[in-house]
Amino acid sequence: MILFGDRLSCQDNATHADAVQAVQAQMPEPDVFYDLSMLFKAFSDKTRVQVLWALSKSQLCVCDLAFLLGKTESAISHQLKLLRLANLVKSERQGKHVFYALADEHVQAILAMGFEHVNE
Amino acid sequence: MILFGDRLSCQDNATHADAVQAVQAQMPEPDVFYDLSMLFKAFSDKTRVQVLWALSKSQLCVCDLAFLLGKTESAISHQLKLLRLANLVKSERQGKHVFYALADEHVQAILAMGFEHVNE
DNA sequence: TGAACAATTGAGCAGATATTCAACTATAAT
DNA sequence: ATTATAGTTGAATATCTGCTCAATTGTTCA
Repeated sequence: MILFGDRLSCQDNATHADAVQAVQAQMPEPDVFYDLSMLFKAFSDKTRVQVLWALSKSQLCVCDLAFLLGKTESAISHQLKLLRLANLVKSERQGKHVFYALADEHVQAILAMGFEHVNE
Repeated sequence: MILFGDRLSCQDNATHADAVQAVQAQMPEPDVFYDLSMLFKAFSDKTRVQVLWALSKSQLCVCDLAFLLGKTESAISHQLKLLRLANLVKSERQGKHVFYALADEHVQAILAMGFEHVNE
């Protein structure tokens, strides 16, 4: 398997070519990285991460979230749609209200990991 | 402490008002959520998450990363600057090359958590 | 049925963002 | 010094994104 045959740069890096080759050999499919970036993108907006945090404490309806975060219901609803499409939250209607909850425990784990990093 | 005095919506939700109040009582400062969203934003681009993954396997120079990911050195350098400003990677010049490495072990932990979720 | 509340949706807009391109700095080698 | 390689930077651009606003749907209650 030719790895560096058509390489256009780093032409004198024989010293660390092994490292590059080792990394390349382990590299997952590009789709995996796309999915991964899409997952983290769901956490990359202040409003969405607040929503996810709030739902990690209790299931809540749209107007509860709008009140808690000081946003319009429309804005929250748009973000919840993204989070639903990303399979991070699930919803259930109870009368006039639609209650949202985290889809699984991974979401909380990712949040916790982030908090740990932010708090130095 | 008046919580619902100036509430504009959810006017008949006395049943779950307790939940809302409990969540509000635990809510961190808005700055914390901003920092958290900025952290995850660094992981929210396919190129950046590939860079971080590659650096979790080995420290690499800019042209190595450009080769591995099929991008220009300029594009990689721009993204590395963002990752440096986010304190997720550190750099060190060795002759003509500038080697990059992950700043700390939290980065790898967050990546691993993400992979776990993506792989169902 | 009609009124009120809760939630969703689509269009549109202002701001953010990833990449390209060209110019530039830094180091090494001849 | 000159040349070549490695890396950075700023401007420009095309795309994306988060919110607002208005209209609409779904549910409850009178």
